[in-house]
Amino acid sequence: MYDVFQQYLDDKIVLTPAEKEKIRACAVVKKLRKRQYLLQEGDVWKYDAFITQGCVRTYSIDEKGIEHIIGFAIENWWTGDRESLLSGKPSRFNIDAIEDSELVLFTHANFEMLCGAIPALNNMVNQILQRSFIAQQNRIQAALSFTAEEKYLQFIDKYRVFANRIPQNMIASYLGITPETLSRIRKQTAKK
Amino acid sequence: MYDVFQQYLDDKIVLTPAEKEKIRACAVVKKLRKRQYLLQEGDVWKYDAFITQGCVRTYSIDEKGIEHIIGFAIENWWTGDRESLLSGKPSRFNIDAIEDSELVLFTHANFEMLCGAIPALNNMVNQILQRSFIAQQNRIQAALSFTAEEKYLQFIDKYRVFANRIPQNMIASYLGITPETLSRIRKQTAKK
DNA sequence: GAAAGAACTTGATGCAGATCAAGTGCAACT
DNA sequence: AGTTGCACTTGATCTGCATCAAGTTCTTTC
Repeated sequence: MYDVFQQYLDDKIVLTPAEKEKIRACAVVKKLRKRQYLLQEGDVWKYDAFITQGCVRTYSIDEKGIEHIIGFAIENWWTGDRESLLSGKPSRFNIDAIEDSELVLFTHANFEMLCGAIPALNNMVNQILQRSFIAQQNRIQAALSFTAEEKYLQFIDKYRVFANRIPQNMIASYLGITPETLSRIRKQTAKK
Repeated sequence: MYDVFQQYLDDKIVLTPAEKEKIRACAVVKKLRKRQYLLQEGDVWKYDAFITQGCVRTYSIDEKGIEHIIGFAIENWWTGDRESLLSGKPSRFNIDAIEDSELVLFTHANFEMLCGAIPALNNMVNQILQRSFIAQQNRIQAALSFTAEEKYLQFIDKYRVFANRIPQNMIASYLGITPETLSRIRKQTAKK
């Protein structure tokens, strides 16, 4: 399903046929079964990964063995661990598939090369980073200011696309609350 | 104190005298008194701002009138509201000085122009953004996984430079706890 | 299609941290 | 030097959410 990625690029930037071909030549398509790892804690992450189909989550596991979900990504989003990528250190995170999924992978070295050669691509990547930064800032603000219920309602509102595909216990983890609390919140809010 | 900014640039990238001059020509030095606003909620932020001296905070105010501190910045850091900058919408944040401070301001249009003309500068900016992204991700993880005490200890450890300059009530707000709780945590941990 | 295992719900109980309240100490302004 | 106001502390009480426990239902697997 490289087409999905090609379509994504076409929506964002204009490329010459030669540039398209150059990018395609670096891409590797990868399939993931539900629950399969894309990245395991301790491994070094060296890619740029675009999801063409499906849904993945990034999470850490604390000393008590509890999973904390840092983020979700679905088709037309990027995923990976920037910290490990930049530092070259083993990742503190896991990434695995919530559904059977398909991705397009670039080794980071290749991707850097492509960005160097194709300014439009480089700009696109920077824009994405800017937006991710803003999204994270908003999440921090929500975590500081909101109650469990407010955080859930904001999540549903903002990420309607996710809400039906992702199990509630994972949404709870993402919001920093327990599955029990989320269940009760849903019961409450359904009444209204 | 433009020198501080020049020094910062020299530490990070190599520039020709002509480039240095070009950058300098766009810079505006601005002083802020303690408690003075750099940005007020509702205004549109249009700058890139580098702190040469002092300390500022970025915060929002909720419906109950409670301040939630999103971030701090001291000399040799950048500050501003990327969301307002990119979207052109009024800012939801305030930025004000914790100490008397001095900054170097660029209008974003000028700064973009400089980045377009000077690839090394553009790269530097991207690197900074990458690092901020990673720092935010870690903060989200901490907020999800840690108790109040753990968050405080991690903060002290990670931002020792800040810890002595920033009032405790602001640190508490940054960590998402009350000043009373922070006071008690400090009492506890001092014993050990 | 039976069995095992996730995902979700519901109830009872506990506790970390919030809230409310009443100070003390200290720096800034007149 | 006195006053105002902010930063910080300490104690008493309250509460939102976690934890523990025991089900029910839905999904995967062989």
